[in-house]
Amino acid sequence: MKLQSADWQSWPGAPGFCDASLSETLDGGQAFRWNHAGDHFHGIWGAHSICLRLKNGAIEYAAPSGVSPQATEAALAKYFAADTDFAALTDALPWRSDPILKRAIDAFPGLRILRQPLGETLFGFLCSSTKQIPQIKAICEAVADDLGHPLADGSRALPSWTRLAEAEESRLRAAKLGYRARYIHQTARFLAEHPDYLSTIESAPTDEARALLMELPGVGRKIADCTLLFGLGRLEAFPIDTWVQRILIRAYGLEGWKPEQLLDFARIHFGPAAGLAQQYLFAAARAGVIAGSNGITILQPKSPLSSTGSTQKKCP
DNA sequence: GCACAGGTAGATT
DNA sequence: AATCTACCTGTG
Repeated sequence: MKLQSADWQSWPGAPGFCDASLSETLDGGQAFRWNHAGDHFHGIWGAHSICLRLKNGAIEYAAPSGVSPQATEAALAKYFAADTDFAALTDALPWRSDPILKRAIDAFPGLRILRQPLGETLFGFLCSSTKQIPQIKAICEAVADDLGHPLADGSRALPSWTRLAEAEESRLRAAKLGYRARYIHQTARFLAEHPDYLSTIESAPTDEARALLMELPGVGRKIADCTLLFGLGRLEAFPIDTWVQRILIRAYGLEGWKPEQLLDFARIHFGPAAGLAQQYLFAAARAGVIAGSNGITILQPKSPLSSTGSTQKKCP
């Protein structure tokens, strides 16, 4: 999208961000259609194609010509879940007694959980298994280029599930999806036969919604929880991927705990916004701020539930 | 050449 | 119920 300085508009209702938290919120693995270009980010979701930047601590946006500020700001408000007070939710997390979490929160002040369109959140995470974020983004872009609806500014939206259901699996494989192509294809066919499935999920309680998601081919617990968290704002969902698993095991000392037990720990320790805590920990681990990347730093509480000690030591 | 990457499903023990 | 293993492909 071509930009001129006059295109930038302030966004009065914008949440507070710093460079780290804006970058991590947009391009840290919640969404896969944001790109950093010079001093700004460009993102696509639904039929929106919008640029954002942080200028003197405030968010500014630029939308394609012809889109009204009201429409853009309404789309942004929904996407960023502007009605959710993440500062208050963060303050209610157990960081006062959890130095690992405190370290993560301090590194990414202002981090938020996005509320993305359900269908494309599901799609993005169906592409994600054993892939790194840049590759997931490349897949999404390739699929959008091939099958997506063209937008006014020349970019392309992700295809609808209806459109995906019309595509051959081989065509999806051409977008570097690999074995994930079969999951996408089968899920697309299923959703085509059950037109109300996603909207039913949208209005179902979280446990029920998760069970419905896990009925879909290729959707296990982790992808279901990512979809619930990043697509439906279900902040209690706590996706455990390899990063978060490493953090729980190494930083929280939960060696030998089984997946179900790790989920119990997360629910009890982090509470109703456990998913937000997950995102802080995930961001911090990837940034090397806490243990998880290469085992740089660990804390040593003997008991996971009384981890008030702030002593740190280097990993061998 | 080979291990590994924001997993899942099906088989085997 | 716990533990393998195949599944694609790009990257180091």
